[in-house]
Amino acid sequence: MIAAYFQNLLPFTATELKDILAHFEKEHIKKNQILIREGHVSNKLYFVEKGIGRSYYLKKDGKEVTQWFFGAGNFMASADSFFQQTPSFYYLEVIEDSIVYTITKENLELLITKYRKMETAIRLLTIEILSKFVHKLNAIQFQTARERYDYMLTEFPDISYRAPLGQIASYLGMTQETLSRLRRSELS
Amino acid sequence: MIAAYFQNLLPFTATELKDILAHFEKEHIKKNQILIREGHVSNKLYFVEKGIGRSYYLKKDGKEVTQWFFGAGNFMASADSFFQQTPSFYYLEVIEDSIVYTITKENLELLITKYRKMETAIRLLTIEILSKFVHKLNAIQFQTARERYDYMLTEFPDISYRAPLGQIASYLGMTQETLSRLRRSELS
DNA sequence: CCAATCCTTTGACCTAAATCAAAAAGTGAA
DNA sequence: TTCACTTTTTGATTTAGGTCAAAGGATTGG
Repeated sequence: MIAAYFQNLLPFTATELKDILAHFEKEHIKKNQILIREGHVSNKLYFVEKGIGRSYYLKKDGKEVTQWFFGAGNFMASADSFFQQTPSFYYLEVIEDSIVYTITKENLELLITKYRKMETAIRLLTIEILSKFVHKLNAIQFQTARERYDYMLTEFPDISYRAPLGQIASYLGMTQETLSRLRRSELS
Repeated sequence: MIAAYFQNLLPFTATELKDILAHFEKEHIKKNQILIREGHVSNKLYFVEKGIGRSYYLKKDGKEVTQWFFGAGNFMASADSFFQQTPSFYYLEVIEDSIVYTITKENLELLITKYRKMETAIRLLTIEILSKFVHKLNAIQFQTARERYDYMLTEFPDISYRAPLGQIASYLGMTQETLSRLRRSELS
């Protein structure tokens, strides 16, 4: 799955791919395990093979706000912390028992130095992440609660029914009560 | 100014910088001139030397929604359109008489092929843009109108007083009436 | 299998900000 | 300088969605 992801970004040879994948480690992670905490510098990039990850932060009043969901087949990271090596603004956790592939910053740098194509791949990856964020920003701004939920359903159809309602609500910038009422009216 | 920007991303030599800058063209652009229209594939990356640019899109009801402001000293683009060569979702225009440096996609690719460092620089640039977007998303989501305006004042102190109120309001996801009232209460 | 905890739903009420409307202030071209 | 047009302000009213409170449901570990 991760091999396909790279192939889709750029045509790597089988040998290159094999070497690249050798720098990743497979990990089984239990539900609710936290991968990165706020204030820490993230040293790992994750690829979700199975399960769901999410990033969130705490508001001053202690409430969690989901910033992003990472479904199977996607890279997951506290992007600015990992790539810029700055303290993370977010927590990263998995919300289901998951299987991920991880690579350390050092190993990624090694690969980038070794393969020019790898640098290009990472560049394309960050652009892809960027355009997803932009898409969310547009979907959230100026839209009604109902339209924001529709965006969720099209962008994350599976996660919409597997993540707890409160986490989805905060991702969409609404209260869980509002989302609950929306869902009820959905089935009419 | 553009040279300083690159130097700040990565240490280029004077010769490299000179060659890189030779691939840019200086342009004077009149207020309200549109640089890219919705649906077109953007072929140029801009660096704002003087003036202000902004990106916006039209809602179904025809109202403009400002997506981003680009102050002097920043790169400006319809990022996903330029980097992924897809139809732009946005319009790009300048809201003051401006001076910009432009580079075509082809010339940028040339530079990237020629200088490994250039690819790294562009990678760092996209990460920087990404983290600014993430920052806005957090500032907008779950914040009151007043807090969103405070974000505007810290993120774009100069633009806050040079862009028309309606453009700022839509950037922040509120109506112009609300922003006008906020400003009034500001000066107390 | 049951208690304890967590998650979701429902109801009543309230408030921030939207909408609608119109006046006032600014800007620019002839 | 004036007229037409755009932008901003102000006021009155409405409403989507938030807050508060409590009751149902669903999980989980002992």
